[in-house]
Amino acid sequence: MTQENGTRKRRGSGRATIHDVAKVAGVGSITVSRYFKQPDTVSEALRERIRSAVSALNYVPNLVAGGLASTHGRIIGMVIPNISGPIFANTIQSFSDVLTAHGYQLLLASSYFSEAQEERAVRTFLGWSPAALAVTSQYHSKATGQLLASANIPVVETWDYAPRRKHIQVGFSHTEVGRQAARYLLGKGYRRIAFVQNSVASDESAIDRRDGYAEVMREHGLKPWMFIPTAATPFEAGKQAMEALALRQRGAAEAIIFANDNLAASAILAGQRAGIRMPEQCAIVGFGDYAMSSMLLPSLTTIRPPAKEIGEIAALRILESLGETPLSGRLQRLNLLACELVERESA
Amino acid sequence: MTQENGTRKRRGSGRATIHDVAKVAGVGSITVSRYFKQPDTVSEALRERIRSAVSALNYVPNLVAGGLASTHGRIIGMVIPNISGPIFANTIQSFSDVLTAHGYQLLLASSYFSEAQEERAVRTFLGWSPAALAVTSQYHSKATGQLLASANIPVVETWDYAPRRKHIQVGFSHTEVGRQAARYLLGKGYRRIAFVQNSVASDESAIDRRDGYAEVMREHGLKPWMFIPTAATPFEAGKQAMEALALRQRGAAEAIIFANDNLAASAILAGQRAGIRMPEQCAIVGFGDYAMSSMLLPSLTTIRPPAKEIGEIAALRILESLGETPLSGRLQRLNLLACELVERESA
DNA sequence: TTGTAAGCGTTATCAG
DNA sequence: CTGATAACGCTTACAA
Repeated sequence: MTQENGTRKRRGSGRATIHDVAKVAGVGSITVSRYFKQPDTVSEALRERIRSAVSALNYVPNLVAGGLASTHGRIIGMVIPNISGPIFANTIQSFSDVLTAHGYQLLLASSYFSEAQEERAVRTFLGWSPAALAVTSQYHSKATGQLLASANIPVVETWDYAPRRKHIQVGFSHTEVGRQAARYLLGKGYRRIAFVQNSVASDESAIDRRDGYAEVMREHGLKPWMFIPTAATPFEAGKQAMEALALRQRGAAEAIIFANDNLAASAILAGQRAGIRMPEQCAIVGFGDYAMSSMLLPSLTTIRPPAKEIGEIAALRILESLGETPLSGRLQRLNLLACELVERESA
Repeated sequence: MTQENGTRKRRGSGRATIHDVAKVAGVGSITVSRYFKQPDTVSEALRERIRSAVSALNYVPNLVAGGLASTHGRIIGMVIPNISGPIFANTIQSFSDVLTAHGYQLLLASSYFSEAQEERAVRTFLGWSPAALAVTSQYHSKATGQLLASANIPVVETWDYAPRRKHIQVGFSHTEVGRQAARYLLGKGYRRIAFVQNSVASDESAIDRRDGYAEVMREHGLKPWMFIPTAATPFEAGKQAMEALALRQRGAAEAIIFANDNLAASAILAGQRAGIRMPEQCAIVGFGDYAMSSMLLPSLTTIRPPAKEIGEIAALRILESLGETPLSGRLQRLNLLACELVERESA
């Protein structure tokens, strides 16, 4: 590679380095480094010279080199079941926004509720010497657990909250969500209440919700009634559940709790088509409060997870662990958040 | 820092390095490097020894160091207006999935349709020596343009397609989308057709859609009728547009094209509440085909952008530019994609 | 307040 | 097929 000055370089990106800036500014390169990291420790005179050199050369600090030298880069990895689902995007967004404001960058990967994929993602992230890691839920493969434990960096588990975990947790109790839904329906007088599980079997958190439901049912002397759809898509699965539970001749469900709003929404559409009056004939409760949920007919009563808050607080907790002083003043907030039951027409 | 073997190290992460592996395996470190990069060039005997050393030490290659040494890391940055919106998530997801399958990692930042934020994100990304960069739309600040031009790496502009751009483009013509909607409604016999702009004024692509609409209207000797909501939220804006355009006593709109499905959906809800029969009294066309759109009453006729394909093809184009051999066989696909008009009940 | 020297953990280069 | 050596661009440690 031939450079502008005519010399040859064997390697290098061709971009201006901190040394180039230092040379132009007539200072040592470490002073340029300080100019960026701790401007206060550099005299105003030098600062000015460095400033102009930086803009003359259009210098962009090489964060890779910086990360290597300091052994802790400003990258934070996040593994999330999926990006495009309506649930997690808000968490990613707020997580990323808070981190970006503090000069950290988000490295993202999705697991699709697969422990193997999660493990692969965590392993790769670790190769980037991240400053911290965020994962979803408390359920990981054994290897992932070891990886996280030996990483020696802050780890946050989001979207869940369980006692006695060694990592920081920011989320809520899925079991409690299941209880909440069941209690709500029982309070309304329903007794024949069914629970429809997620068509994605490896969604462990959905199983926790189911368990909370079952617990409350038993407390009330009622038998839990679980339905596991066999259909592949949530859309088909919701319809299937509706046909099996609400459209039967005898002993139809008076109320159904769905593992998520996707299932509930397709159930409402199926019910509508079949002429079922909701909630009179069959009440419906979902989980997630997706954007569509308020627009259905009947609008969907559902439990709203604090998705945005989770991302925000998770980021703040990480920043604290990293010794940063977060800009936002919301530090008092707890890590265990509550879900709000949004009462609409369907139940 | 005191290490396990009792020696002291001044720096370092404490994790096993390639040298540790080499020592345990009894080979040179460069051979370990080759074991990972080009296994074929290492003899089976050494491969076996390295393999066991790697697992014994639980070695994870340090990608930061690798990126520095090779001057092109395996990171790819993407700037997208927002993560949590229903539109872009699918693009991010498929983009990330393809890249991950090829050993690249996605670094994500959102611009919120702000050129300043986009510029900041691009600048930071460049500091990570990314292998490539993806941005949204053809509209950038001047500085961003220079940054991208001088980056010397593949740059993809997504979600747009315009002639004579220097970067790779993967997307569709927003102007054509505007034309498509207008022609569809004109073909149905509507004449008093209005266009409702995005409440986010800096959404340049939405302005292109409007221009396409206006162009077709003029071709048909009709006067374009633009409405700019003043309300801050899309929900309010859609309602406001409906009141201004469809609920007026005289000269109400026969059909309305909305800049996106969020606006259209809230318009449908407002219309429903006001007792407007859609499409008889007023037809509605959206853009985006969000998940909710098929569930509205009436279900929303809208134009579906190929979000997932955009991410996928953008990733494939980048891999090609990088000299990788993409796993998927979809290389024949064009970069200029079509949007499908999804005909439902509202128009 | 500023500078010098020595890494950080990997890969490109060149030599065997 | 294997290895020694010198970068990559920055920051830590120490010195002035």
